[in-house]
Amino acid sequence: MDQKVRVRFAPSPTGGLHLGGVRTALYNYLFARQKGGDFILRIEDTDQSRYVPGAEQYILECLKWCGLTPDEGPEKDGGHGPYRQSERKALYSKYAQSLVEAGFAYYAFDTPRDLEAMRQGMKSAENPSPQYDQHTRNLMRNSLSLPEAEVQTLLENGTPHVIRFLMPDNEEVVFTDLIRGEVRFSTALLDDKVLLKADGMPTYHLAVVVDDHLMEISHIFRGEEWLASTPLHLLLWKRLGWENELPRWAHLPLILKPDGKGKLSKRDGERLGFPVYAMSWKDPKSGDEVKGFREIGFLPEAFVNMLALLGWNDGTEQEVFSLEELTEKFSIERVHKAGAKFNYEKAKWFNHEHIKQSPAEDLLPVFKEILQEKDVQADDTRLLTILRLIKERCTLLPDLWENSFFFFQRPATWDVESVQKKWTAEKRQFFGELSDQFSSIDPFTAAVFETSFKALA
RNA sequence: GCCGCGUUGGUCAAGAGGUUAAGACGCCUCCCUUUCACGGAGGAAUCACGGGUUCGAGUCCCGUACGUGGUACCA
Repeated sequence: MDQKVRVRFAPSPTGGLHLGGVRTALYNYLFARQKGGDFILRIEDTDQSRYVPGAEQYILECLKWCGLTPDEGPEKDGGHGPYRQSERKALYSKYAQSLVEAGFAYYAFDTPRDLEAMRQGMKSAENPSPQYDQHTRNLMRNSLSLPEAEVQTLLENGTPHVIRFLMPDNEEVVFTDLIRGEVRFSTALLDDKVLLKADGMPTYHLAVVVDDHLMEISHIFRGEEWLASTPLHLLLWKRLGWENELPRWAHLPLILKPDGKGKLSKRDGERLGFPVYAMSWKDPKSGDEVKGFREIGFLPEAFVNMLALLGWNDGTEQEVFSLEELTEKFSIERVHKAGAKFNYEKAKWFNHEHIKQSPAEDLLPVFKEILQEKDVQADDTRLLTILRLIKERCTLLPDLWENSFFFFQRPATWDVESVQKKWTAEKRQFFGELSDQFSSIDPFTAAVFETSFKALA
């Protein structure tokens, strides 16, 4: 029997949900849906110093807006909760302790200053970032280097300490990444990562492994920035005795800056004039607000479609997909290995296509929302007619208004249907009449009006 | 520095030894249009470099270069 597919999206509540984050959630979601599995949301808030109030709620809203509602999460218990790591704090130390007892981890009493001193002291041109590893751990204050009695005393006195993983001296760790194939690392180059922090909170490394196991996660799809720490995670799975329940890993390529180099960041959006967050995010500390794709006028289906195609395609020429189609056609093996530069023009093209393809009925609610802001009233029949005329010329949702406002400025005695009839009947003559009626409106608007009806005639 | 991952037009990309190397975005030209758009028809533009292997390499191997990630009591 194959294990049930269970995947998770595990963001840190540190700010707005960025393009890359949404795409990670999306790939997880698509895979879960396609395999009849579960999609779980887990909040990774183990770093209290980086916690941002409101971020969790924001993440949830983003997922909902995108149509990627989790099957389990802080809002919906699926029997594997709690789904916030801060609420699972008590769980982790047990596992860390068991690793110490088994000789796979040890206590370390070094202060941040000690660590800094070691790094500064050992730093050289050949080794600019010395690690806490087999070469240095005996120089530090830990339960490996200190006499047992002293360790006991330190522990009993409540001396602040962490638990570090004891990285084997020279083992080869090999695993198969679903996207990259076989990847191998030598533990000789890896360091003794902190597992449990002095405040009793686990680090990411301990928490993911414990939680993924407890939550029975079968597949881990996450950003490429985690590839290098996968050997540690794999070792942890084994040392914790879960070797027979290993998940499958797939490391997703990064989304890069359109120009220059590096990962796409919030700054790039501001600099280049496009959103990087799914929805507007207001930093509670600075009060700065950054607009998101939703507020700029993207349809969630288009946003998700665009994201899906950034690093994946189904091998055909099709580019416009609904969420349902994506669910059906997605395959993790076809995800690219290389990072992709984000292209805002192409993103807008996706939105344009989705607006064009949407039935007027689907666009009606958004349209009415926009009209309400403009304080314009009209009955649905007329609105639908207008939508059918203008939607194909709209790229962003606000264009719905830009391309229709003149309909609401015409004399009240005119209705779309009769104007249309008139136009079809006596094209030329009508236009002259139209011009007179619209003498107060700028020529461009009048012309758009004309073209629109002509398209229909 | 070290380790990992990657490299097809400006961008997203198809391609899994033999192709005129798809398609899309953007750009340019033309058509449609009494103006803007939409739409239509064309066009320019690519296999990072160097060695192999092979009758034959974008596709396989090895180097180099470049990019990118990691190297935290952050995730």
